[in-house]
Amino acid sequence: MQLRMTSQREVILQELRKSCAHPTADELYDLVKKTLPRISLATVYRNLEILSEAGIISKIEVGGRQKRYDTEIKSHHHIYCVKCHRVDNLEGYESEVDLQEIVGREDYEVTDYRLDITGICPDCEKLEKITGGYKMSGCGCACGGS
Amino acid sequence: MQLRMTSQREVILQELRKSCAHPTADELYDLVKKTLPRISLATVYRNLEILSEAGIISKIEVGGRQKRYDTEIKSHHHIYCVKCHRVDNLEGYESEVDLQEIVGREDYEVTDYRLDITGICPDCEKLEKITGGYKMSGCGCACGGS
DNA sequence: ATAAGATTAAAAATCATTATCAATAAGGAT
DNA sequence: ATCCTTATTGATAATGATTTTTAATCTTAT
Repeated sequence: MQLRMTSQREVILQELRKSCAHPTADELYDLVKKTLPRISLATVYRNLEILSEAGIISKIEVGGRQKRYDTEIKSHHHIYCVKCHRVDNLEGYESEVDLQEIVGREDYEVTDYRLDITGICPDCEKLEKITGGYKMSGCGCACGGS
Repeated sequence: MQLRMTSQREVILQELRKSCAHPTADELYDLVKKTLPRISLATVYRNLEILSEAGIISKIEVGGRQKRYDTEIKSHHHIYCVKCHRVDNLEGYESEVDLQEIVGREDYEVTDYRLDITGICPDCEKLEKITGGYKMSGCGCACGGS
């Protein structure tokens, strides 16, 4: 059963590819609505699930909140801002995790691993220095504040 | 303001300490109800949050589903079963992540990091070999199927 | 064209968690 | 012990993210 490319699926994928951030389903919904104003949020969720299931995109689950989506399917790690909840890639960082060592020790069949770093992103930190406190939302960065 | 130990708080903490798994709030609720049948689920959530805030227990957010709780507050890593959703500790495994290296590269102020391994736990794998498929719930392990 | 099947929009349902709020329980001062 | 203040509780409602349902619409093969 091969994946049929409907117009909504196409636009969702396009918008995801255009985004430098790792948008959430509802952020993507807002973007897609510009092209397809009648689209439903459920359709966005459904198609993100289908595309993710098909291995075309990947799902990022971090910080116990909204899932984020990524067109990069090659396994890589993320750094997550505890203040604005933005997620950045940890490019260039190649963890030297010995999976076999863990498999042997835990008796688990390891399918994947992920290094999740949490911290405060440069924009939030800058803001903190100025205001000395939290801001309400958005990050002021070029990525659209996600 | 020091933490007052109410009876419900006490029992929640006791049950969490007794458990070898990393129970969820509702699993803990079921355990605590045996001693305090009139306790509310909201009280369990509230106290888990308070205890976690006070640094007495820690909260585990993995797999984008229910949070789990742990009496071990020393930073350590987890391995998560994608089938039965149980969470085990990665004891003995000390990752050699150079946080400074990452800080320098990403300009993030790193507060924490976590190595999350996903896989199939020995019990689920055994079951898979026998039945050739998925099981509905629970793990058959001594930990109470969490 | 037509039937079979997939996909959609909209709405309702679900699931985990948090907030609200009146009632109760602790502590401390008198 | 009694009163006063504040914290905590249980019950329930509300929330936010996501999934399911349903009836309508669109595709594709025949």
